[in-house]
Amino acid sequence: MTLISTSDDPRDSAGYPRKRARTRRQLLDAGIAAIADHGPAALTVGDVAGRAGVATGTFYNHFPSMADLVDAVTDELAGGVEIARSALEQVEHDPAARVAIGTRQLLRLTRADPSSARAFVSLLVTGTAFRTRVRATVRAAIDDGIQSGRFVERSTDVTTDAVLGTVVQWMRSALEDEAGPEPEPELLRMVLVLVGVPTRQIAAVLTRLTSDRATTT
Amino acid sequence: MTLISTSDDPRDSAGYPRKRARTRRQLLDAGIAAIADHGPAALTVGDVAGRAGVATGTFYNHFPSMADLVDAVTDELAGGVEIARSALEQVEHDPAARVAIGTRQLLRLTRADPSSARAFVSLLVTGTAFRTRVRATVRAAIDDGIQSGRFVERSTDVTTDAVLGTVVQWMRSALEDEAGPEPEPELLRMVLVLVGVPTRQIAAVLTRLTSDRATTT
Amino acid sequence: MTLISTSDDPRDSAGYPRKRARTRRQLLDAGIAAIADHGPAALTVGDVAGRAGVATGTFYNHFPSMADLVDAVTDELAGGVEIARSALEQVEHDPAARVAIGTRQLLRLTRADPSSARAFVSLLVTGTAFRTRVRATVRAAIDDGIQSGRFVERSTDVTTDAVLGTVVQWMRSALEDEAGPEPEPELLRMVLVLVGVPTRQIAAVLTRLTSDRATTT
Amino acid sequence: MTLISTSDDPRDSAGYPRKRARTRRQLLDAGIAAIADHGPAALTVGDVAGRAGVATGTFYNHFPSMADLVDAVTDELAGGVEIARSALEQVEHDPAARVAIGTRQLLRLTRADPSSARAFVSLLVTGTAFRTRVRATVRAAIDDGIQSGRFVERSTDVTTDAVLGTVVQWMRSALEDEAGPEPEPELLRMVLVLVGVPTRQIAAVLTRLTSDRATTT
DNA sequence: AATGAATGAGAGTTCATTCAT
DNA sequence: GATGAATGAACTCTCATTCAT
Repeated sequence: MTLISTSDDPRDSAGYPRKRARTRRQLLDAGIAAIADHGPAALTVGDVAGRAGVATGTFYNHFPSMADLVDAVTDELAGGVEIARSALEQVEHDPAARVAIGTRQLLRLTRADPSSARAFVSLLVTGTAFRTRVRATVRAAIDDGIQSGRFVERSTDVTTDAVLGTVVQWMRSALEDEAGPEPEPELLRMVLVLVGVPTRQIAAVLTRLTSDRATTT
Repeated sequence: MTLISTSDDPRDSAGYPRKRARTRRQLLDAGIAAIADHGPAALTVGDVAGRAGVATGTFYNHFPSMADLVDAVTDELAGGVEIARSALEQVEHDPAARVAIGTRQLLRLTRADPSSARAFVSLLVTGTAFRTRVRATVRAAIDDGIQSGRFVERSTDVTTDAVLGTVVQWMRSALEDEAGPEPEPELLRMVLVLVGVPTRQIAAVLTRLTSDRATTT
Repeated sequence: MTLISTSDDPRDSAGYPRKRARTRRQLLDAGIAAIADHGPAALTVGDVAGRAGVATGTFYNHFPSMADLVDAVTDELAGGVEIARSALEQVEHDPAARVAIGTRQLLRLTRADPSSARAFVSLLVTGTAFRTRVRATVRAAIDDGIQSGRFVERSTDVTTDAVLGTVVQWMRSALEDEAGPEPEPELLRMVLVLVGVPTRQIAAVLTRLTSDRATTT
Repeated sequence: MTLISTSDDPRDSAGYPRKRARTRRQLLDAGIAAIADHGPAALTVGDVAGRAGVATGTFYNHFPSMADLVDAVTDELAGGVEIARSALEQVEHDPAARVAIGTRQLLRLTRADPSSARAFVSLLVTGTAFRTRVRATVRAAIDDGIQSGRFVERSTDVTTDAVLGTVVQWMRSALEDEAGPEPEPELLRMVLVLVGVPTRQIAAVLTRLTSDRATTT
């Protein structure tokens, strides 16, 4: 998963992992797992430190308080989304395809890394800051399509909320029901409708997507 | 607002308010207000009792624990949604119109009673039980339309998530930006598209809505 | 000991001790004892609550934090000193005798209630607020004597510090050596010299003191 | 200031500063500054090490624990007082003048090096060991005067406490009010009265002091 | 020696819950 | 029933101390 990268594994010049940086990463990962399980509001330092395999005091060598860890995770995940969008811009020129691919990345993350997906959803529904950044990214993707004339113009605010809400609710449902089906094409089609891709062009976008090596990621 | 009723004001046979029932109601209302402000996870008995104007000990004469109050509020709000749908079934025969009216009720609640709306959103994104019941209600409304042949059939699961997510995200945005515009028609149109009302019929549904006394509520 | 009263033992109209007030008093007394043992800076809530025989949480029903308990004790002890001076003014007209009696009260407190005396010394050498108030009281007593013409005028600041320091250091020495002698007359004479009572009058003041029923207190 | 020397700046045989000794000195100086600011009870290893410009681990290469640093500072300052008295004995034969000069040194220290003065006061009012040694030194100075017949005999215990208390309280007042006046002569006179120098000789002692090159130090 | 990350015991504080009045 | 003081478990945060580098 490149959408949300949590595997820096920093090493110094000699190739040995640097202790301090590694502990920080363990705490961030533990924070993501804990947010996935309890939401960002219910975290305890003891729980996060325990998951990271360090003493509670160690936590405070890296973050002044729990809120700062949550901020760091927020930043990392929101940054991951933004980076993913930038990367997509380099690779794919059709805004409609970009929306579809980005959506698909989230759907796949949900199955491939439920813990990160859970954290993603949890932050999105709870944290104002995180929602604001992700929403802005989605909105930018939609504006792209409108400006290029690819999407029919509508109230961008409403469209953005609709896309965001649709994907998040689907993720919640999928996370609750692990054995559920894979209604990927259905959802992608719906998102493309929402952003304003003309109906008759949707099939083409989706077709190209499935036959494409850009599928990767 | 009939969607979410919080004003039982119970009276005994002689017409006098009954004390115990009134205290319970005060606690429920205080709970809703507190959930609106802090979310269901951050409630404290002291806060709720204080808002209700009673001592903390009194709380426990009505609810065995904080969780039970949250359950009761959940039940009340989810029940309100279900009752609203039933009521709508009596009055309005077109499933598409019912969806539109129900959606409009939520949009109006957002402006008319932001505190209840906030509690609604908060419970929806946090509480599994609440989301399950509301989702089932939305789903039933969509199934209605499909069964009557009014809606084009699609994956109901995905459609349900899309409708729910779209409305909730719009509510969040609206609650964050009190001075925001009123994109009601835009949103209603989008919801009707999502549930599968054929495009050419949407305008008619909306037109009838605005010219109608059923508008009330 | 009326200088520092810690025995309010509040009772309600029916003659029963009131619970809340009694707990508060227990905490104050425990605070005085703890200050006597460790000084105001080293108090712990657990220690004070333990001495008072209550749970740590109970502490916070009465004081927002340790600092507030210390403030309350400071206030009570400083107030006791101020009240003692007022009371003395009613009873004794000679400013020199008032100084001598007040000093003697502190000396006797040291023997009669070492714990309170220790707290008194501890607050005086550590707490700025307490020292300021006690110093002002001492200074007022000296100014009285100067204004009445009974004391030879000198730099009041220096005199005040000298009286205060002399008494406090004597108290410290006495508290360290419980078995020590009772150099009361010697110390009283020295204090009278410091405040500026003419040498030849000192003996008279002291004589009247010992033969007097005003001795009480 | 020779009363409290903190500038050893140790060098090895070749004239180069020795690293270990220099670090130790930095820690001692940092300890004095920290005691001046917070009192000996509130020191933290991190604060002291930080002031000294070394890592916390380094602290433990020089002192087994915080208490040992405080002891070392106590020892150094108390030793400084004792050395000052010895030095004075070599230079000045009149015990009364020695008392006056010693007192004056403290008064001047208060103005010239408030930080050290604050540490001095702080240790004196808090630390039993420090007070005991300083008190013994003062007492010895007074005994000198009595044995030489220069001072009128009184209870030495009471006199010692009076001198110590007077000077310390004056220092506290002076440290609180930096802009305060310089009541040096007044205070010196009072101390000479306290130790028992006959009234008519006091002026002579003070006069000689001000006209003297022994003034230095 | 010096460094600074890790440790874990201990202190402050909050808050759900109980219970005597 | 209503009250609110008391309780104590759970949590956050600090800091002396250790130890690998």
